[in-house]
Amino acid sequence: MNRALFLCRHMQQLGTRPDHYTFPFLLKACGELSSFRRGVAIHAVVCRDGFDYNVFACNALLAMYARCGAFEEASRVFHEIMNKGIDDIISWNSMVAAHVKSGSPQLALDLFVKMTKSQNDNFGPNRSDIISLVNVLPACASLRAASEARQIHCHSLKNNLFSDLFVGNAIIDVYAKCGMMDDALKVFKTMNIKDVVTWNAMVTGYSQNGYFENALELFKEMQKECIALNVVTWSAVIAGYAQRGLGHEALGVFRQMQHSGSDPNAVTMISLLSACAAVGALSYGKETHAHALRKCLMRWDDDDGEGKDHMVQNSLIDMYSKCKTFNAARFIFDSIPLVERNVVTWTVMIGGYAQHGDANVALKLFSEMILKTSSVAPNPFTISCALIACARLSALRFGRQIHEYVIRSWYGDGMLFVSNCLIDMYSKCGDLGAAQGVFDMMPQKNSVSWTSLMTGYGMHGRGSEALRIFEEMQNVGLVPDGITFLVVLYACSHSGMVNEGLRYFHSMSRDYGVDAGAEHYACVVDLLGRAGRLDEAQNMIEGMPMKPTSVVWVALLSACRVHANVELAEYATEQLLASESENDGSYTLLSNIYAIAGRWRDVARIRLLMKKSGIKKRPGYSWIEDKNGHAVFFVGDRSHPQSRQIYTLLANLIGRIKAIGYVPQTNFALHDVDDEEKSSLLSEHSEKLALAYGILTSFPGSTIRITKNLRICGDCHNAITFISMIVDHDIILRDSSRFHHFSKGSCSCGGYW
DNA sequence: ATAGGGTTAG
Repeated sequence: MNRALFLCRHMQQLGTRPDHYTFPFLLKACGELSSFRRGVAIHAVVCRDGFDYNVFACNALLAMYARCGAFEEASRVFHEIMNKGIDDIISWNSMVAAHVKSGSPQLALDLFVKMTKSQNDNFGPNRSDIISLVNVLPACASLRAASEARQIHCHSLKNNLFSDLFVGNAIIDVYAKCGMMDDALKVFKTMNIKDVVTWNAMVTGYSQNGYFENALELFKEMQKECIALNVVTWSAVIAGYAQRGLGHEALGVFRQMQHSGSDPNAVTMISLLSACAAVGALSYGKETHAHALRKCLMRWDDDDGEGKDHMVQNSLIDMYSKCKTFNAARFIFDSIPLVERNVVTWTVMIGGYAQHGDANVALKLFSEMILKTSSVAPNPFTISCALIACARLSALRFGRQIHEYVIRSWYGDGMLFVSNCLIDMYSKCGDLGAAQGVFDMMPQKNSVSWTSLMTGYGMHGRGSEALRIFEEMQNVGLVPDGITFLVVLYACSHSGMVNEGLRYFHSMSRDYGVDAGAEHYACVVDLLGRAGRLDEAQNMIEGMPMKPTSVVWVALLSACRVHANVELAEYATEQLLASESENDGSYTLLSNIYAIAGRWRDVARIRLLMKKSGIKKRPGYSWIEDKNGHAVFFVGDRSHPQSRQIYTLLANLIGRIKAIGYVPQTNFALHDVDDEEKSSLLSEHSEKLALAYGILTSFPGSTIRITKNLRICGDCHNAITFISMIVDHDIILRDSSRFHHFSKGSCSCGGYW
């Protein structure tokens, strides 16, 4: 191409001017080189020499600008052609193609309709008319314009254009994208000549409309019929498995592909990485990374554009994050220059930290994205990830700011997803009223919206309201699924609604056809256990149609702690250890149960066992939002600058509640510590410190919100109940299990925790 | 001129 332009300059130097035969070749060269600058120079020569009245030269200019991505210039040339009245079908086709490429399918379709009207049924099976259809059909596909697609299909049959392979393929694709697989199949069957594109369009159509079985069937048929599979076929099947979380199957197909002789490209790498991410297969992910580096597949050559996208890097960041390998993920993220990071680059990194890493880092990156980049704006995915981080951190203030940002933006269909995240964020930050407010304002809701709200009420111990939402949800015609029932059972459990819970449990398979999984049994065991009906809980486990999972035993064990049943706890622990799951909490729970029963020798034995096997108790900590972000407290923590005032206030409070009946329960002393020496520091538990800090730094009458990573300790629960009698604050505490609203001497949990 | 790819919620 460069050589072509060079020859032209040489020709001009020799005194020969290019004419309307030469210009199209020159402009084609510019287009293929994406050389806008040289294209503009040639445009000037075209005008100077009066060739701007020649349709060949003008069409070539239009196509050149479109290929260079200069759509405004392309449009200007098109209008000049129209004004001069020299337009032909090629001009129209080029302009339709330009609109499709510029991401304006509606303009492309409008223009096509205008063109068919001006041509007055003057169509035939010639090359230009075929290209018109093949240009406009993808526009219909991306608009999901089913009726227009059908009209174009009829038009192609009427005008004898349908026998063309390209037209047939494009029609299959448009029907598939509109979700009309029956129509696509009919077209597929009538086509006498098919190629690999025809088959691929069907396979991906089935896969993306949720009929993966059919897709695989066709894929097998392709192999049987000896159709030469290409890289698109393989990548599509790998992606199909990956999207369904079947990473190992995807990797298996990749192995087949390697033996088949077709070469993987960047798209294959992306599909493969998403498969690795779905199953957390770090070693395969690393292997894929190495393969991509070796075969230079980190960027792929797009025939247009600058080739500046980093989709492989984005996928790598996602894969490494989901495998919790943050140094690798962050290294790749940091190695992409700021201006080259697109919205997905930011989103995968933020989402990785939000869901699998340090959520604080996610929020820091989100702020950085807003402040540092003017060209990249967060999309609904980014917002959702940031909200997930806020929910995990109970970062109410940050969450509210994001909500305000959302109100100022326009997310279209993405708003449903964002609103559902807002409901979850507000519930988990302890502001149920705001969650309900978001729900009420939603113009469209799906079952996730309803279950998110129910989960919120459940977490806050407002079970009857959760059940009312459940009934309303069915009244609007939504059908409960397994997750819905899990949430219902959870809500009953945390409100002590044992009989209601059991009723729903029994009716779910009988009346709704939803089979109970092990998680549902765990929830019922929890429900019975909290209420002290331990025998029934045990019977429930014995009657399970499947092998009890570790979650079930943990539920029983927690119940044993609340009701101080040592024998059953020992049995549950035995089962738990036999299930070979990594569970640092089970030893701690058992040692606490021994402690409650005063069996100190057993406590010591468990502690020794933990030390020997290298199991460390997760340290408990609490945090609270303040002016500068949030303050974190560990047991006996004296690192805070206001530490002295905190301890003074705490001692004062404890003195005052002792006077009105508070008695420290020393058997909880072990609960929040990982260090033997500190076990006497009952009064210095992290939640008490956070509360004192909250009282110290907030106005009377305001609500204090505390979050703890583990369950609240029994003594702290008792103490805070008393403290809520003598201070002018409502106290909302979120622990790892639920919310506790302390107010005027009582807690919303009613003992169910 | 047609087919394949990465990020989000209960």
